[in-house]
Amino acid sequence: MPFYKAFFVLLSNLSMNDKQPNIPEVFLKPYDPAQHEDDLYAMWENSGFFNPDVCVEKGVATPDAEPFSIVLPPPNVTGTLHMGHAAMLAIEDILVRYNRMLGKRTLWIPGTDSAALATQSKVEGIIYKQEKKRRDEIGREELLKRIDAFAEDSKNTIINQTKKMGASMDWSRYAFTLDQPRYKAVMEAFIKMYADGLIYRGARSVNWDPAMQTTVSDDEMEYVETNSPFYYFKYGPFTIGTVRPETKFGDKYVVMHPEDKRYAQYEHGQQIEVEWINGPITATVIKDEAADPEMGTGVMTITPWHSQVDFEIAERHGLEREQIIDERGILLPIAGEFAGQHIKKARAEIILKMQEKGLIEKIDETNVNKVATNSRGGGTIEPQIKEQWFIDVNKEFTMGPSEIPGVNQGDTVTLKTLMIKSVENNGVSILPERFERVYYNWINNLHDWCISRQIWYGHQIPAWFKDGEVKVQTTSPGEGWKQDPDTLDTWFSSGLWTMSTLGWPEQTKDLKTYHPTTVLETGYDILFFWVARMILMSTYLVGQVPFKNVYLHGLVRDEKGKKMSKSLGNVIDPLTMIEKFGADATRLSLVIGAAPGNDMPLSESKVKGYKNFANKVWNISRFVLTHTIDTDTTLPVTLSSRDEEILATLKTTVAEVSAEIEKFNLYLAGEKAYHYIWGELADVVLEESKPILAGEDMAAKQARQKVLIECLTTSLKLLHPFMPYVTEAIWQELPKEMKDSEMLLVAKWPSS
RNA sequence: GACCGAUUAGCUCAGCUGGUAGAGCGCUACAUUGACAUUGUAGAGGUCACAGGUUCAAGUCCUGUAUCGGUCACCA
Repeated sequence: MPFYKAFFVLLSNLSMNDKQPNIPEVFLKPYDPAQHEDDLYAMWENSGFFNPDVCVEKGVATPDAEPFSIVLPPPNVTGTLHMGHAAMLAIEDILVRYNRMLGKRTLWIPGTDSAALATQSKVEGIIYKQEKKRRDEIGREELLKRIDAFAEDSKNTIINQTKKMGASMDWSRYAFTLDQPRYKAVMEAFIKMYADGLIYRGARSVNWDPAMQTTVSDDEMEYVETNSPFYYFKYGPFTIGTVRPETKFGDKYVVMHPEDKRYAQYEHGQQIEVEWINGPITATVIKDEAADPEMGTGVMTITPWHSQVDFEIAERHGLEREQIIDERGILLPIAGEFAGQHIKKARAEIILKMQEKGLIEKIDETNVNKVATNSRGGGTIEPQIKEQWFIDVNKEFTMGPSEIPGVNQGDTVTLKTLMIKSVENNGVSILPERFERVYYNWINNLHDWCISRQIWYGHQIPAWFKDGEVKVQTTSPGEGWKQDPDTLDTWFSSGLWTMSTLGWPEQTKDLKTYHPTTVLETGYDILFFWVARMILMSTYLVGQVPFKNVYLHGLVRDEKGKKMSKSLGNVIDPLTMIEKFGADATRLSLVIGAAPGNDMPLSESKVKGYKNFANKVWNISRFVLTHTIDTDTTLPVTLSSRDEEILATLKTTVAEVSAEIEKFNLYLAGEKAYHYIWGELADVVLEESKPILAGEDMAAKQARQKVLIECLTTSLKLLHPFMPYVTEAIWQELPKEMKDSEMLLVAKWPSS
């Protein structure tokens, strides 16, 4: 502390002590979040009130009170808290604290996610760095042990950081996507879907990551703009273009649009001899609408094994397909003299050879395309045809018992129709509404979901093979059966999250009480990954929507609206903000000015501003206490018309704040509470009360004291969901007769 | 290419179903040992992207244009 500041603190302490010997000493200094937050959290946690069962037991909620439930979007177990998490926690905690204060049986379930692919690759990376060993050399069992240890180790980091934000979650119900109850749910779901024919195994074109040796789902792909030369090759009478000459060895089909007049002379199925990379081959003409006449020359050759689109063309016409590149990115014998080379090295040599053979017409060096990469930290995606497990989203089946609006038992449905109808009929409402259209759009373009992953960390697929036979069950069918080594896509288990955290497949009391959950709050970036998958799983497995409301928050950006990134150096760390300005200020700055679905600009000065507000509330409390502490507030008083007016304004504010929270307009609710407290209570009411409190009219003074106490306690309640720490810290210092509950955490939300 | 947004004060953004523009930060002036040196009071600053239309009345509804952004698909 700078000298002059210490001087002022000393000075004010002296004068204060003289003037107000009776108010709690803690108020004599500015509010210091660091001094209170951890203790308050411990107090709350130890009280047990985060658990709705305890609230019922202790009479804070009635046994038949309306339930309110949220499951936490589980952060990665190996991650650390970032501003996105902080925003999510702030929003959810506001909803939870508000509803708890309303007396609902309020449950917020915490958990962490294994983030299978990301975690395994992280640990593999560490091991390789330290021991120069790859996963095959370590072995499945040992690697899993190491990953588990790593996850267990870092688990507490994210949990403790979550607590720092003041999140009032029921830790007794903590769930991990790979723990035993969740394992049961995953097995049950897989086996049921397989029995119903919704899960199948088949050879399909999949996104293969040669670096991490696994498939990844469509959604996990990230397209990176890359400069890739575009080559025009002579292919018999045609000119074909490609950025990937290394896949072209086996191309023996030449495809053009059936309506393309330039190629009207060629007939579908016609065979042509062409000179190609490793000598002459017989090409077959295929007419297919997938060929875009506008693109290049309008003619292409196809490589079904290494391209999704080509695979589909090959399927349509029953064409042969051949593997050119192996799982590690090495060229196979079909590449002739290039066999055994890695594709990255081979490309240049292939081009050289084709140049010598005069097969190159031209090269466009400036071409830019988007290269598919694995967003989970892997490499460039190489499509391959592989035996994988899929969820069929278009297969019709007969609906079982259903509580989904617009879907009845016995209806013929598909997973797609279930996903659409849940939202269409408002079983699930998405906020902001515009995302409903985005959601439909996505579902209408949805392909079967590839759910198998060639990694070890995750739920191993309960399928067993022997002599070409397949059995789906959790335990070995007997001698000689080998379990599928693959694991399930992490979103498969995440899709079950609302149910599995509540005990499904057991018919638990939690499941009956809290499912469907009330709200799912998450970032709009995982609407498809996760939100859609939960709707799929829940509607199909239990005939219920997983949640009634979806609240999508935006991305936290810097003050200029730029994405926070390490390379830009504009990352604001929530823990640093908590340390500097307190959790309350951090929360408020993430909520006010952040409409659902909109990105949230954040700057340090904004957080700082709300720290000032916390201190303002602190000082308001000091003022009110100073002037009321020695008064018997139980005495009856007669309110002046101005007193009545002050209370009426307070009530209006309560009504407005409540209404905005109910509508999930937290940014408006927070702002209204803020403006009332600072602009009205502090600037107007307190100021005008000074002469009354100092005056001779005892009746007027006592009436105003009572009004001020009412304003203070109600304001603390209003603000509690937004700024739980400072409000509770003040509450704890209030004399007993001023409050209706020992803890503000479970005080009754004011009526309006 | 399809879809979804955005365009309002110097900056970042609110403004719900149409009724003479709001917040925070910043800026200016003044005040201040005051509950609050983390404060208060007052103030400057906007033809609400542009062009049409509906209406007694349009940031607000409709049509179009421009610019910016996002998502998805394609990229042979």
